[in-house]
Amino acid sequence: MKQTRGRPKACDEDEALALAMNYFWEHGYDNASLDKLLPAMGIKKSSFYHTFKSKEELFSRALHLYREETQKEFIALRDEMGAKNALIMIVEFTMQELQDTGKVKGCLLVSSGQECYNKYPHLSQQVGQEFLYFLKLFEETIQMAQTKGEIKNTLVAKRLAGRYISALNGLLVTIQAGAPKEVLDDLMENIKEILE
Amino acid sequence: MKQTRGRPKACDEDEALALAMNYFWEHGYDNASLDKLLPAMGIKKSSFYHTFKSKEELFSRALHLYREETQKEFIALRDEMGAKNALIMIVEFTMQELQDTGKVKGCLLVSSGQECYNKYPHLSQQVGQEFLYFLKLFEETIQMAQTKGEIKNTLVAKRLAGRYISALNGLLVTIQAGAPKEVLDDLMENIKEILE
DNA sequence: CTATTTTTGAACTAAATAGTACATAAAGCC
DNA sequence: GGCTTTATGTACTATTTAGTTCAAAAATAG
Repeated sequence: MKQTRGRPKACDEDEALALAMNYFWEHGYDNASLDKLLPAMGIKKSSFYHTFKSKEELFSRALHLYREETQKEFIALRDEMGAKNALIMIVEFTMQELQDTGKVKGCLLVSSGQECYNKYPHLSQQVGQEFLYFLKLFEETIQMAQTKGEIKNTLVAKRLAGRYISALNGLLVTIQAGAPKEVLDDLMENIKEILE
Repeated sequence: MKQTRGRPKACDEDEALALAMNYFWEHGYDNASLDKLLPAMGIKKSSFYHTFKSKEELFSRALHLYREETQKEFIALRDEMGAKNALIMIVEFTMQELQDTGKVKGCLLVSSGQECYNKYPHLSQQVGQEFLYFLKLFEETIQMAQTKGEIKNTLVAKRLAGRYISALNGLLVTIQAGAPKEVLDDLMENIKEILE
């Protein structure tokens, strides 16, 4: 990278953004105050406002990064273990996380969708857009699984994708509402049935 | 009611609580600042702190009231139109609300579950308790519908109740994530299939 | 070396937050 | 009527919030 004039940046913008994304993911948007967020990002306030325009702008970029990264990871998983298995793996990772840590981070888009719904129309709109990419990715994945015969259900892939993603969101919300384990185990089984 | 000594209350505690519950339902807990909440409740700050211990205590009572009221309304609906129809009606009310207002208020317990999950462990725990009452109510309702033959599915009512409530939550979250109408319509159909 | 450009550190600001203090108002009791 | 008790209105407080200001630091260009 070409070195320009002026004092060189001490902070790595991409790294700071990635750290912010993780902090938002764990704590939500409003609950991630700058006083807590900045130490987590490893930068000081002046550098922050010099690099990012505002907290809202940072969050917007974090949402975008989250979508890109998560999709990249999912595609890697799909390449590795096949379409249907990858879809099932998402559910199993979630249940494993719950068992290991007693909580789930869930999906940044889903929790942001809830948090921004009444308060930040602009962010809420962006959540909607990013969400469509997940729908498309899952549709494409289910299509692959149907073609390979991994999924027998002949319902059009788009509809199955909607059902899958909604069942996944339902599971996450039901976990966070504090439902007992037996209910959650049944929901997991139910999601797998969508993919039969 | 017996009049005690001292200046009589100008505000009706039950009414103020009901108004608070509705405001929380529409705006969430954190987003309902006292400065906005108090006018909505129709009382002044001094009366508020005299009547309710704190904002958290008020919210806790609002959660409780929400559960009681919502269940009462559901049971009335069930008495009026039968178990299965009442379960379907919840979904249709939601879709109608979306069509009429462009938004959904959703379920106070579900959104509070999300909001309190990382921030207010005590409230989060209460959400979990109240949530169990809904599970039980739906289980009982599905049991009724099975007995009457309205629901043919022989899966044990408790499991169907979990699936129903999770599908409902999935629908709400998917709405708030901004999914397109065709996806939502299919989810509605999917919920009805659970009750076949 | 000096001027210019960009980044950073520390202190500050304005607004919003939940909650308090205290005097005053309005009732019953004797 | 005066004393006690309870409710209310006004003003205040301490903390937290996102965001700004401005001088000092650190690099390059000439």
